[in-house]
Amino acid sequence: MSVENYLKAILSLHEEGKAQVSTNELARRVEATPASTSAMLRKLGERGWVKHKRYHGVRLTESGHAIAMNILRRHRLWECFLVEHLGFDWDQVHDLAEELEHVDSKELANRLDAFLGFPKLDPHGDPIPGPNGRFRSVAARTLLLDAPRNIELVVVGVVDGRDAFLRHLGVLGMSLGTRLTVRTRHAFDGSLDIQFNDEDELQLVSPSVCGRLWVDQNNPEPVIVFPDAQDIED
Amino acid sequence: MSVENYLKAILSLHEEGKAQVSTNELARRVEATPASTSAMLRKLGERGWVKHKRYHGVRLTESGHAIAMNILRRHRLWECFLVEHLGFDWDQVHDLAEELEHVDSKELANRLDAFLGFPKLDPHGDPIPGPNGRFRSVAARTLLLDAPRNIELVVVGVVDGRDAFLRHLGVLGMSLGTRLTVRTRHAFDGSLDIQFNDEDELQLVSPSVCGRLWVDQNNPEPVIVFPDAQDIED
DNA sequence: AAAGATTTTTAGTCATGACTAATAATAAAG
DNA sequence: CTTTATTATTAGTCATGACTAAAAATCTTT
Repeated sequence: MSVENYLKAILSLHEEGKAQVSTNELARRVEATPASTSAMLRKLGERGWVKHKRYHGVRLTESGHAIAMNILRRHRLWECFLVEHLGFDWDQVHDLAEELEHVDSKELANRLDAFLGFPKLDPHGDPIPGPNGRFRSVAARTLLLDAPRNIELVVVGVVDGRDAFLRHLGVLGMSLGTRLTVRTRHAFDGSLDIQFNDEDELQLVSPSVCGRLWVDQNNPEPVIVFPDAQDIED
Repeated sequence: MSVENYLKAILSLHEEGKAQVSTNELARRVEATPASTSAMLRKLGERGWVKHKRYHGVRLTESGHAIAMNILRRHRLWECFLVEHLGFDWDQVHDLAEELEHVDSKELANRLDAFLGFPKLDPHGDPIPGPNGRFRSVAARTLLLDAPRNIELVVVGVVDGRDAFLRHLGVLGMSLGTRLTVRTRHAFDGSLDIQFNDEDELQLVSPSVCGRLWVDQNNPEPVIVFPDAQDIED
């Protein structure tokens, strides 16, 4: 169970764009000391769920990724259930889902999924992995304003072709084909924190711009690829 | 979490009529060795959840009983959900409910309860404790055939007043006012294992008899009373 | 009431997963 | 290029909850 929490945390850091996860950052995420985290990483490595080169961070292997995606799937399905059927607010459900997700049953997840009508997004707008451990393809061509978080998107069109808008896009460094990922959605004004390509810095984009851009899912496969290198070297 | 399992097991043994639970029997129930069980009983005693006199068995205190009833409540609510909404068979849900029950949230249990329509019985016919930790009063005057298990009932009437039937009741040792508890329901023919008063032996009663007897819940309070004796003595 | 059988408890280990304190490796700065 | 700061790892503990083997208490027989 603790193992699952670590795998899930590593996945979420991968999803935030970090291909290599540092011990300290992971420790912060799971709310443990770096020492505990270090010990856990050794174990995860031994079990083949992460590649861990000492002092150089960690990365999920394919099998570790599959496990983590499964937990994420269960987490987000439960969040849907709690909000849609039990009437919780979307900001109350995280901790409960955190516990429910550890009930490990494919059958349960699949039936819950069906019961919920195979949702693609959870109440926070995060995509829900399907039974195969991959994110479901999102409807083609959504407005950037309505797009899910943490999925790589590509700009495929503009609603408003006026020169002024297109020039403004140029200033933002965007054009057709620009790859980007929604990281944060600011509820009060609808503006978004956007990550471009694989840059690290986030950029705030106004809702008026987001409402005029068509985007599509760039890649239905997990963003992180696993060259599955050699064994752990020291 | 392991603690919860022990408390729940002690409760279920109490419900089966054992006012005092032996270490061996408890060990069998939780699938642990008597040694492990002994250690756990010491801890449960220290925390005030059981009265444990060495070599003389164990009994829930009021606070322990409340905790166990809460777990039982969550267990049975989840079983309802799994069967009624996710389409599981009633004989598949126990193990899943066993895990879900440990998600400890009053709010969650209450909302689930409401979502299910405040059911009185779980899919196995066992009564579901309400938010106050007591079994809900069962509808007055049900046929014994339809009565819930593990609740003390009292015979309040007969459907068929013919001499032959009344004589047969006499042979079985039953009459108006007889206190009894349904322990097992045999699905294939509808016959019941009945425990009379506080006798230990079960008696098989045919469905034709059960279908002609009106029963009512004898006592809405928990069956086991806690004189809450002195501290643990050696 | 003593002998043997049964039940229960203690003693001693082990695995998991957390922690602190101390050490080692890498990265940054002078 | 060496010192310092940061980051990561090891070493040593602790709590939980399981186990086996051995000892103690209770129950059953005779």
